[in-house]
Amino acid sequence: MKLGTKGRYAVMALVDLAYYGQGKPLALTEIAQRQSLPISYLEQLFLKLRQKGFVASTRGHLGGYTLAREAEAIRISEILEAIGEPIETTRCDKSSSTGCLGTNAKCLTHTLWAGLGAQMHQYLHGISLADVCERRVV
Amino acid sequence: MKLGTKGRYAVMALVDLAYYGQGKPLALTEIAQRQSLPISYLEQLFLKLRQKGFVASTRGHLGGYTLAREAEAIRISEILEAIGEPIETTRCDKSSSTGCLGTNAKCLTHTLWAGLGAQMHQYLHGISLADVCERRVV
DNA sequence: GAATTCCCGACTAAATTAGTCAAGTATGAA
DNA sequence: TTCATACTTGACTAATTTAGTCGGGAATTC
Repeated sequence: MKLGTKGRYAVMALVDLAYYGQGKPLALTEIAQRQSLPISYLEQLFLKLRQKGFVASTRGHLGGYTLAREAEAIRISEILEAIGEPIETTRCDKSSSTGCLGTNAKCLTHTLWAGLGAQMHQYLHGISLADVCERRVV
Repeated sequence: MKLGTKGRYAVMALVDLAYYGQGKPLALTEIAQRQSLPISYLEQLFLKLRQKGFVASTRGHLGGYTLAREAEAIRISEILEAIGEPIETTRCDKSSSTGCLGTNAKCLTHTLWAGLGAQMHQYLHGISLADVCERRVV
């Protein structure tokens, strides 16, 4: 049960962008250097983040990325989902009527895992980019 | 951020053992069949569970495994740790004084991930095998 | 027109996962 | 005793995922 670099880097970079970029575009190279992240990897991540509407890009000299939404309105859970690092605690919830629903003894654990997932999602949904920047995280 | 089969299977098997085995040894083949789990994989897991003192084994005919502790006293978090599926949300907490502690702007996200890990651990520590068996999980 | 920066797809080495397989040891029942 | 059952253990492996790299292109500004 570990958090991969994709999700970690994406959040680090967006926090950096919210923290240091005040309306003005920040170049990816700058973010990458400050956070010690591989730039070509970051490019991949920001491609998705732009397509999903989290950031906007400016090309050319003095270009870079800006937040497309208010930092207060971006939840950590959204970022992880957008980047392709979803929270998967169960395996049998393929929305088919067949398969376990935690109703029989065989799948007593279903509700356990579902509860864990809900717990995680609730936590990450309750925290915004702005919260992280302003150290309002417990 | 996904839960692997190791942790899932281990908990499923222990719940089965607590649920169906009333003091008497349950053979691994029986558990494996009921839960549709690969038996040779379960063997690996029970090796660790025995070494860590969660189950006791009886060899030979009519042998099998029994819980070595009360089902009320076994926390889900312990099982995951014993089996080698720990909760890892951070990467820079190698207990060295060097490295990030969430104190500088570079690692603003540290407390975020640490908080997530704490949240997960708290949830899984608050639930025992007996809770799962008796459907006391929210 | 040159430098900078984003854009995008293809590729890959290494690690992890999710097991299998084979050979043994201990025990109880017939 | 002998046989079937069941745990014990280590070695091995195919497939997937992770964590990136690489190369070329397109837009923008100085």
